[in-house]
Amino acid sequence: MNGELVEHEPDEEQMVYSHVDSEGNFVEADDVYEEYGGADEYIEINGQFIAHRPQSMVLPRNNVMASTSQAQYSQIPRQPRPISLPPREPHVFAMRGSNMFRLERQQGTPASQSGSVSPQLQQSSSTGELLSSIKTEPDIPTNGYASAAAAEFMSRRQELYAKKAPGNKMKKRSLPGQRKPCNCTKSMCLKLYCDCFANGEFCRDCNCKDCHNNIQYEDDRSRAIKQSLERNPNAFKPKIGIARSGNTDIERLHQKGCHCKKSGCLKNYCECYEAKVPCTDRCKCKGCQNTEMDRAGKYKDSTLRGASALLSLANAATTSISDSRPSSGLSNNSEDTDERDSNTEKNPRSFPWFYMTDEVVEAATLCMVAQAEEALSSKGANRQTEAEALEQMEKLVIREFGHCLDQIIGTSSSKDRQHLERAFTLAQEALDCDEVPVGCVFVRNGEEVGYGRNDVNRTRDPTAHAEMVAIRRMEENFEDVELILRECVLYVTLEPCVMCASGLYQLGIRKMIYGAENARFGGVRSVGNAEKYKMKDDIEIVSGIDAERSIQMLKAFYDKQNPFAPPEKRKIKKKNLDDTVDCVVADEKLIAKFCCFTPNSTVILAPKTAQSLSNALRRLSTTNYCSTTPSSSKTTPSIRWLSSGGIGGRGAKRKNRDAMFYVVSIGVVAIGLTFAAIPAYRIFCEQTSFGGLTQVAKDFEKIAQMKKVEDRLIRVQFNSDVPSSMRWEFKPLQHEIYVHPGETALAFYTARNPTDRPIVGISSYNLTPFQAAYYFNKIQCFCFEEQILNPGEQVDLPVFFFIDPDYANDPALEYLDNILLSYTFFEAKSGLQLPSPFDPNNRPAVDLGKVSKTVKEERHVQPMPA
DNA sequence: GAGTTTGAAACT
DNA sequence: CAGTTTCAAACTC
Repeated sequence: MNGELVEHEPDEEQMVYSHVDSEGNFVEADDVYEEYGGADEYIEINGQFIAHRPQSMVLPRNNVMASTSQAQYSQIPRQPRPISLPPREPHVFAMRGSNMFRLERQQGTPASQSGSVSPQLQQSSSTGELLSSIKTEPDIPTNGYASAAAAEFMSRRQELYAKKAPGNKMKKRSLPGQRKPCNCTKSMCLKLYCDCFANGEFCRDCNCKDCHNNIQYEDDRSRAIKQSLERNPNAFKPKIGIARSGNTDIERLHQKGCHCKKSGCLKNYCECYEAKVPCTDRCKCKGCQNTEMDRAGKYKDSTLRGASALLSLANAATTSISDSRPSSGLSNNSEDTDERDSNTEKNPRSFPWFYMTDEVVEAATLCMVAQAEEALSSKGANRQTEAEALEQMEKLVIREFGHCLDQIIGTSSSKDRQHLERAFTLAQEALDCDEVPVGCVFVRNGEEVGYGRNDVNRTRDPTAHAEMVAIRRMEENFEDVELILRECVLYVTLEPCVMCASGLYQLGIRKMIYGAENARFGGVRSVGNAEKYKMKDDIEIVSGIDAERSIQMLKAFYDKQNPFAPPEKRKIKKKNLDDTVDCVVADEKLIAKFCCFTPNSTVILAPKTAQSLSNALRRLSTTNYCSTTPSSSKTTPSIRWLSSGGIGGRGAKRKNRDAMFYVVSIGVVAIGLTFAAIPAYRIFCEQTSFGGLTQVAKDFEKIAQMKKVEDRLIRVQFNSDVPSSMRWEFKPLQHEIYVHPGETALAFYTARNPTDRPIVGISSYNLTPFQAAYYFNKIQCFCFEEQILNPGEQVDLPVFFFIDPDYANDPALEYLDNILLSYTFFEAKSGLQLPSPFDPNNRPAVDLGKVSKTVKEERHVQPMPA
């Protein structure tokens, strides 16, 4: 049994730290769950309803990402509907410490096609034995369930719900655990009357008429959402929230309260009753009989309630089997010291995770039932009293529970450990090759089907990340990679970046287990998540496994410095320069990159200018006036120009030199200004947002800490354009996004090159109104660099942005809640030389209106490259 | 399945 | 905020 379990206090350990809020605090999983939609299935145990989570615990961990696009509205909380039957689909359960949660629907349903045991379990001898012991009727088809009885039960349920009413058009009904179809007739499913709409979902398989709650009516839906939010900003928040009673008990209560008049709050008309929560003083109901006292009376005989029951069971199980403790799950360190244990306990994020499919849960349950039956049957033989027999039975059941958990935990962790170790080996290989150390493996049914490590530097391919390399390798080996990926688990040492994560979501990866989080570029949780990519089907995500090891590898890489890293972009500070220095010509790269002014009026010039200046000075100067000194840079010498004392010399000859010197200086400054003009203008525009240029966000710490302004919701619309000469198809993937100031958002454009030649595109952008551009910050954008598209290639181009919280404080923007972001893609042509305006052949004729055809034809214009 | 009851949402 | 209307779910037969 796992060590952590033994030491848990049931009442204190009801919380699972699975989320970090905007202030960096851990938030209880239940809190988070309610915040993001609440459970929509509940299991009743002794009158207490335990959330049975059909959705993933894959929740946005970092409030850095929390925008509210249309797609995300579809993820907005749903009203809980208590359903007492277990779901049909197999699910993955996760255990963290003493808490057990269902994580999410496992894609691909019954894992086993041939018998009662999932392939994962078949590989486990111990669990296999466990299952074989309960497989009592091997000849009866079990359809993937652990027992024939379970299969039969499920089958009957299906029949029951699929029963068609004779002579009538069958109305679509929901299976327990599934979303309920709506029956709206008049609201077009665009009002909160419609449950689908209220739950933030599209209507699917509903009985509604003239439904507009679907992708075809995206605009209408978007308007309706906005309208609902204007009316009530909490319209899409869950009605049933969490309140604490004392230190331990967690209760769900209706936030707004009901207003029932006739039902006595004892029918499902009452929202409180329907949600199985007592009415509170927030309710305005009349003749209410749904008070806490009423409910307590109903369940007065219960000794164990709710989550406490489960936790007590789990803890009892741990204490009954205290002698077998596997090493801490996925931990790399086999020597688990006491100190480590105590730390682990203090930091719930470091708890190991374990996984159970529905089949395993079912099997474990049946094992416990078998134990109970055995205990009862032995009652007579041992001549026990009723109480003694029950006590004995309880002990045996609990012990069996512990055994089951022990076997499951031991098995799943060692497998995961093995695959992750392989990923780290690949990462080490990358590190040895001077690549960013990231490695990954794709595992299907316990077998490695793909592997990869970062190969960016060698291939000069910025997309050659470990995951992409692995997928490309898989494409060579398998015909239908997408099909395989849907059944794959990815083990990777570092959180996949936005690109890889987005791709993996698109390809339908089933599960990801990764080491360190990638706070700046991580596309799984750090800066992106499934919702952001408009992915409705959650995938299972486990992070922070061997994070420290992953980080150490990255540190090792950056410590030895990346030989392929681009040139230093930071401005070089003047060091040890004489006060008398007027002008410094620095190295070429710096000049090329930063043609701008430094605080002391030091002019940094373009390389050719610098060379000219250097030559001129050589011609002019004597050793008294100019000297060359070795630069701090090893590659390019800089020239130090001494002015003090040397200039303003002695005699006519020196005066002439001075005059020439000043003339040259003015010329140099003028040329410098010319070179500096374009970047300076750009810097000016960026700083002032003149012309709608937006800001580029670089202070990631500030972004992580900024707080969103709840009472302002800004509509950001997206526009795209391509000139007629550019043959790309370029458009935004969403027309608009609603975002609060201080909240990050991710939008996508899509570009396709339908031609049969590669085209390099470069985009320009513009934001209107200009005043808003000052507050519009791009964290990452495809416009930052050129994009190349091969023939027929299509890519999604991300824009990751946020609106500065100060937007809400700007009086000029008080009534401005609409922003339009426009992009235009131009074709970038290397080697293209624009016609020189100084070439007499290119000068227009005097009368512009009467330019002769011959003159036009004779103009010397460089042909455009094909 | 048709009709009725109910209370939340929407509207005035 | 209160009263009325609209709406879809819950309920009854």
